[in-house]
Amino acid sequence: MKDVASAAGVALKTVSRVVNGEPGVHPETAERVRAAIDLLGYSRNESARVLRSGRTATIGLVIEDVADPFYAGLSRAVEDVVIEHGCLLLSGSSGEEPTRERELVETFCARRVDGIIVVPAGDDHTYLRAELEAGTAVVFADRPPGAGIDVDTVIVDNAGGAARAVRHLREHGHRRIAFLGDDPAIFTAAERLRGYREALGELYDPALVSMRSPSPAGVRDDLDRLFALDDPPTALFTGNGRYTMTTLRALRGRRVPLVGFDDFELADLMEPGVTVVAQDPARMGKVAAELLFHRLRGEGGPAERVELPVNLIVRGSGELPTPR
Amino acid sequence: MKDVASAAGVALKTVSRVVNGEPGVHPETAERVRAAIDLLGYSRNESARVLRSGRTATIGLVIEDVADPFYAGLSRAVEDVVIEHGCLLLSGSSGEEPTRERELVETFCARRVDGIIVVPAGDDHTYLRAELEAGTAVVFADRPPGAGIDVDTVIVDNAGGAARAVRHLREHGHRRIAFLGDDPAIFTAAERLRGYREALGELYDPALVSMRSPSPAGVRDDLDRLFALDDPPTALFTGNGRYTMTTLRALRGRRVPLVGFDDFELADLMEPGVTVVAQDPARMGKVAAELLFHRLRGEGGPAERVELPVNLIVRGSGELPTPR
DNA sequence: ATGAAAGCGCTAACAG
DNA sequence: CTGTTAGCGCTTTCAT
Repeated sequence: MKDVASAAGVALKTVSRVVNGEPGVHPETAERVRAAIDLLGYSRNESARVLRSGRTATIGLVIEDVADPFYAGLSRAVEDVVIEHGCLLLSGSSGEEPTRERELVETFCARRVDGIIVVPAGDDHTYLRAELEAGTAVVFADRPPGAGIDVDTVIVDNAGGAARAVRHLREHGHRRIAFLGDDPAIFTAAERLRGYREALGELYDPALVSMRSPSPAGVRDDLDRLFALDDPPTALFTGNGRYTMTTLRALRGRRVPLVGFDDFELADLMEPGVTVVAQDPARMGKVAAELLFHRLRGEGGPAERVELPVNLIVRGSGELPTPR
Repeated sequence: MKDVASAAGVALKTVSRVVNGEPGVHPETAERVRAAIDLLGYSRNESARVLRSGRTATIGLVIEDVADPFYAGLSRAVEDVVIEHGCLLLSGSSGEEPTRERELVETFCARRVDGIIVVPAGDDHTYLRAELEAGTAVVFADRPPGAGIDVDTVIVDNAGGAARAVRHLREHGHRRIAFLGDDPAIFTAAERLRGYREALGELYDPALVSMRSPSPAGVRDDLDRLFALDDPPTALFTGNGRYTMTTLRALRGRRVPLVGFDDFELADLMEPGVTVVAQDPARMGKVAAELLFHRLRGEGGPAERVELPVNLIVRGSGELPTPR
């Protein structure tokens, strides 16, 4: 900047004004400065700008895993909003490990990001308190923060969606509906279990519930156990996209009535098409990012909790006749 | 840092040493400093560190679209290597727009990232020359840089993979094999066309080639045209994952012999399973990131060009009997 | 409309 | 093993 200034025959501050598009520079002077910038191939050192101004124009995003289509969709939507606001996105995958979640958040904070969007892996977020007081904007997505932390949160209607799936199967005559889902320590899994249970009412039978991380072998074992029951399930409700795919694989073509939570690519091309309760990851990302920038603009108010709707997509698997 | 220093009764530099784990601090002094850090809730200002040291400990990644499973897998692998090296990842999607690619790269450079991994959208990368001279490490992935720019590049054996697919179909008796692929302006598409053509030799017929972006309607039209030919194709070779899925959808269950480039989730559960030439996006990301850190360590030498192998996975669709 | 001076928080270089 | 000094490149504040 100093070099540009002397090349253009102005003071350093004038160059700063031109670079930042600040008013109060004579058009001709500005032109001269721009010429010098081009000539020298100058580009502003953002680190210095950040150090002085305090604004990094950077947003941090912590998710479970970018390689998961759900979070990939969410990431892309967040990224688009972030770029639109002239900021850049630092992102990291926690891999469902609370320690890693915390490390990522703290590293982002050390870099003084303006705001953070977190899909939490753990359930203790008291470590965020200092950052929140320091003015870092935080939005939780997909899952709410742990007790004692009150920040904007965007989730979907997990219980309602699960209930919708169960009602759909009941309307097709099923009374024995199994639920295969993630560990209920994960918020979304617990909520979906709640919706499943409420929609079943007195038909609820804990023997039909199996919750754990969806390994192929584990799901196979669970299905074997379920179908070996005296009163086996006539339909399945799977608790997330990965679970649905693993279950379909374990079923090896057996035509069992099934509704899955989460839509996924090619669900329509399966035979039969897979009926799902779909959520919209891109929508969730967009809403979370916009909420964040809303806060950044200082438009305060108490922490908001947005609940996004889900959507039943009927494709065939949920409407199969009861087996045997 | 100043506050921590006076709280611990030491000089600022000593705090700096402790924070950076530099040797030459008495364990007891270090302990006192750490206590002061905890007490005050101090965390180093990274922007200041960057301004002074010049190292941002940040890597930039430009891809087409995180929401595409191929790039999502690549991103995750890059991220893992980056974190392992104590760095953070700034990422952005170009959406196949050369302008956006360039903007992202330039923005990353303005932030003085230590290195950049680029999946290029355009084919003119002369704008990188200044950055390269300034010492920014750059690695291209999936596609090579345009003319005149010589940097490390990681690609897969596109032509070889396409040839492998064609040979597989020829071994199953096909002589009329259509190719549905992306616009040949995209490097990978052009290479796959080349491999297809070479493997067909005198059987090559331009009437069986259709290259454009894979819109559902476009693919439907192309298939209609191909199957209406006097001498229609008996098998299809699709040029990438998205194309394969779109084609399967357009086929509406018709059992046409098909081999696709790129593996995809649920390819094994289709009826029949989809035979593919698989590449490994995570491997590509890992190799690209490691190449980048190799450069960053100053272990020079001329620009490398790594070509990753592909892998034919036989699942049924490529071995179907010739229709009719 | 332009400029001079101060200083953001840290690390590099050099003393002691 | 510890401390002092300078200054990274910019924005802020205040002056002209």
